[in-house]
Amino acid sequence: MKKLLDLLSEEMGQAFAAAGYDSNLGRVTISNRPDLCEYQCNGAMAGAKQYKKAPIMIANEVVAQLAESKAFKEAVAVPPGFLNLKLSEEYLRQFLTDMAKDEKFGLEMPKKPKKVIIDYGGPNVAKPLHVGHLRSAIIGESIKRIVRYAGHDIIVDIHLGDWGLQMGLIITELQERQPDLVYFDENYEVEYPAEAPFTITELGEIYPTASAKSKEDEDYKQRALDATFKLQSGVRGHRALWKHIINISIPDLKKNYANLNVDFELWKGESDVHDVIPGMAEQMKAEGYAYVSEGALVVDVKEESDTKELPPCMILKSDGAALYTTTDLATIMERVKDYDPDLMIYLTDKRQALHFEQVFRCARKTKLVKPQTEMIHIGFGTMNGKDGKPFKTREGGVMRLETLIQDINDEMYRKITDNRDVSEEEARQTAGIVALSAIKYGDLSNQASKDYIFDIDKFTSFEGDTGPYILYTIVRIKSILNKYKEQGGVIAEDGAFGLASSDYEKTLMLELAKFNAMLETACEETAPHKVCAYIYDLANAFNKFYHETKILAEEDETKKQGYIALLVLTRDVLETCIDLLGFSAPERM
RNA sequence: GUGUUCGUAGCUCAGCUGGAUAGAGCAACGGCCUUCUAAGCCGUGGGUCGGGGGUUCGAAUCCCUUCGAGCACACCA
Repeated sequence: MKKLLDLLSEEMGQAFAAAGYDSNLGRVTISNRPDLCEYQCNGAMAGAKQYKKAPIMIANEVVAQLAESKAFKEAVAVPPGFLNLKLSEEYLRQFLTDMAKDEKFGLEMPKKPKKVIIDYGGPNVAKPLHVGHLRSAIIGESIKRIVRYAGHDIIVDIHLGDWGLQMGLIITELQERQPDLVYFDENYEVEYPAEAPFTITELGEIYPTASAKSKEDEDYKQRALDATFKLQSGVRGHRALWKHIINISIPDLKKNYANLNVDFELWKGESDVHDVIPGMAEQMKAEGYAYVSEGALVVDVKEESDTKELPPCMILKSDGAALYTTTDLATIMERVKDYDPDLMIYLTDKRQALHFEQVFRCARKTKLVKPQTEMIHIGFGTMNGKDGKPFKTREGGVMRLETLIQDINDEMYRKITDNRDVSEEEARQTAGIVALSAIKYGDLSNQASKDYIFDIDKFTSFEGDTGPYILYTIVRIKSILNKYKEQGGVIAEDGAFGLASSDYEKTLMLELAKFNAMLETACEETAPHKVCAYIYDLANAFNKFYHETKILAEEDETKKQGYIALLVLTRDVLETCIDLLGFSAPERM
């Protein structure tokens, strides 16, 4: 189904053509002066120079051609040459009727769906999730849902950090604490114990300790590097310990992500490409892309047109070990082999922008990917505290994600039980749903690339432009529809939309009609915040309409049916959108 | 130093493929609940869109310049 603005632009283009002007001038946009009109076209001014004519004259000639228009009930030329337009109520009614019948509310499916791989989450095993992981999970999950809804074939890989120095650090710290473990006994030849010599809680504390020590103690760091090397070269005891770390961590990660309503198809990690790295490096060398520089194997990724210095892409360190870059390249190679994607999306902190530029260029240069394969990096900003500095707990430490979510849940629970009389169970459940909407909407409504202030007070107070406001609107609609059914009303399959009879009603209808265009843009630009902005406008339009209109008390049955159809569509669009953002609405709140 | 992102109301942010009077939310102040959920609605005050120059009939938006802030710049991830 075509977008409303395209339909209107076509009609306007025909009017321009009929008046003897270029039809491309007929581009119709949403009015920025809603007090004057609903839509506008500035083509007369744009064409003034080309036709050496006063814009107002062109505008007048175009207006004359629109006399018979079905789409516009009003078209006026205003100096210096604006075309101010109002949509016909009948045209709008028809548009919404078609939209409501369509499974995707008028969103056109791509002729050739893309195969997309998205890489987000990226948690490290053995490190508890902290607030820094929140954005990746929230934004990534939403982009996945949006791209999938738009009709593309998308696969998600969590891309675990389960290899490299961090694992060496953990093993080193374990050895420090429990030097007598059989895993460190080189003469131990029988099978290792099935039970891990640590718990998830200990694990969560071991890494920060080890990391801190390695920064102060050169000898300790050396041992960690050594342990990393042993792990990567396949020393039995180290591998066995590593396996324990993975086995303990993954269920914990799954649980935490499930709480956020986030899930992944693939749980691959950096370790999965370990075996293909030597071959990849050899090939890059053999094909003449990679050479040894200062002892390390590198690939130049500078280009003629560069205005900046771009360091070469390092494939192997001088000690022969792999790096972050190496695993990312090998992962690209494997993904191409396994899935042959058209597009690969990476979602990480924006500080990694240079890294991905190097990786992408290197992958292209060494022909790991086909020339037409797209690779994009979406870098998101830092989550800062109210002081504008990276978010910390009151004590100054890194806040665990679980703690943060629990705090917000508790605050929501307190508010819910303050306001209404509800059962403990329902209150807890609702609190969870509302809290998630607060966290996710709070994040997604900001542009991903910008840093944003994570203000707990703001998020738990849910007035204004917040997730709970959106949920509240949905709950209101559901409540009215339920009452309607209780009164014996039947909600028709194909809603019988009416002609807008008030400004509030028309504004709501116009807002609904924007859905397909909005979603197309949000998908193209991988911009969940556009969905947020849209549902905020839609919820606003609905609440205004609600306050001005007695819905169930309406005596004119046809009119009432029209209202009901409008409510149903508003609810469906809102619920579809919040699902794309990764949260849901309760029945009551 | 090089590159990069950004600077819009007291605070947090939209708007940026150029259009008319720059918008929200929070905070402040004032209204609206015997009537479909007041987590809502209506209203008031609040701005040299960092500064300067340019392109244009028209600039928060494009270009140049300048000031300020964040971030990144081969053997961490």
